[in-house]
Amino acid sequence: MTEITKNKDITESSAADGSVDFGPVTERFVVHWGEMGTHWGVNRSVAQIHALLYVTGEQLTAEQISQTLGLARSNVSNSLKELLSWELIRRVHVLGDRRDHFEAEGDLWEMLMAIARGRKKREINPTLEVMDLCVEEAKKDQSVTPLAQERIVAMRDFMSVLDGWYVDMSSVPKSKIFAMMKMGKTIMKFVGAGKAK
Amino acid sequence: MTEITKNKDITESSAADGSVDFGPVTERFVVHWGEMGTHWGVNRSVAQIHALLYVTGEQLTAEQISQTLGLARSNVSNSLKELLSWELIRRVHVLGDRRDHFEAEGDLWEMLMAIARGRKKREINPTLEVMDLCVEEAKKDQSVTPLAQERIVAMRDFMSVLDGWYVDMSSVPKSKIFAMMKMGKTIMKFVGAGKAK
DNA sequence: TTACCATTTCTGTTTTTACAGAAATTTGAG
DNA sequence: CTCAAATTTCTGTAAAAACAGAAATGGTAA
Repeated sequence: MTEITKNKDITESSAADGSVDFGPVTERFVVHWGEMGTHWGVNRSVAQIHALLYVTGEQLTAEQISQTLGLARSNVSNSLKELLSWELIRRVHVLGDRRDHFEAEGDLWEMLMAIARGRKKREINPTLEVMDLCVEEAKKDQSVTPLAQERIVAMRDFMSVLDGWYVDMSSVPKSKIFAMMKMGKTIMKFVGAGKAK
Repeated sequence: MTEITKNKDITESSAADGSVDFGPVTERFVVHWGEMGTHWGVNRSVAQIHALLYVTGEQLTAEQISQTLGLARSNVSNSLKELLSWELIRRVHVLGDRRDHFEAEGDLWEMLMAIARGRKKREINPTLEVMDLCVEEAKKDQSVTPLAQERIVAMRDFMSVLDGWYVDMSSVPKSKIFAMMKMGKTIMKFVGAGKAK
């Protein structure tokens, strides 16, 4: 038990124990990413591991990750499972090594889309179902005031529109999306529609 | 785990204690919204209070909210402060009543924009700063591998593009945004750019 | 100015979540 | 098939967040 209490000093060059090269810059990146995670409902370990795999671009074993970030091996195992389920990392095999290695998706657009897919599946779709159900029930239930009913319907419809837009856009190739974004509001010249409100 | 063990039974009509009309539909809406909050880094009380104010559309006092949702008065006070800081609710005054009343932003687009503004200010902007700093340091630091350097730069640039796009779009009127979304991928006909990948 | 009602701030408790370490299981080389 | 390495699952603990109730502050009306 020679380890320091937490997150042991990771600002060191790679050592014989299998931990990974880790300068102050990389550390800052990883730590900040972990911090961000907590503000978006992602736990710190998961976010840090993802950041480490992304920023190094290397194929690491669970053990290496555990050593590098100072996390328990079991914690790393569960976090990797989580990241795999989001399709944010891949399992890869290295010739002559029995252990699993992991690498992060390197394309940031793919990464963003993976997150969007995951959020939609886990949270948006179930919420849409609940909204539909609420709309259904609200019609029958006399105790729901007209205003409340109106607002529930508005929420359901609003979410449907956003969701539909996402579904449409998710099949458009990255390059076109970027081209559109670079255009900024110029793209709005092409939509005839309304003026204000 | 049948849940609903807490939050005392709120499926009752308004009572003399000042709590608010609250049918099973409204309850479901509020409870689900609270649950969603926890998955997005928003605490349950805050999300529930926001949902209650939105769905009823009424102007409620802190006391009423406290009674209706079964939360401590102090908790409600802090949660309202949080919601005010996000500009998701407003303080309003009712003639002849000394107490503060609160109402939610009813326009869902405005609500979404308020959330976007808040997230940008609290999380995106600081993250962009850290990314810039990392890019800066990475150039000087020899221990940062070329690949790591490349990835840090890519992340910074990617976030800048998304952020810039948001800034552009945030000044476009709601109706135009909706018109564009309704067009779906048809809008992409207008961008010349690339083919794939 | 006083007295009271409303609100906020503070402090301690409860609940939840994250995490470590041990035990169990799986996997694959020989 | 056997054994050991690797991984996952399980269980208890530690850390963090949410929350309640009490105390303090602020603000308004008489």
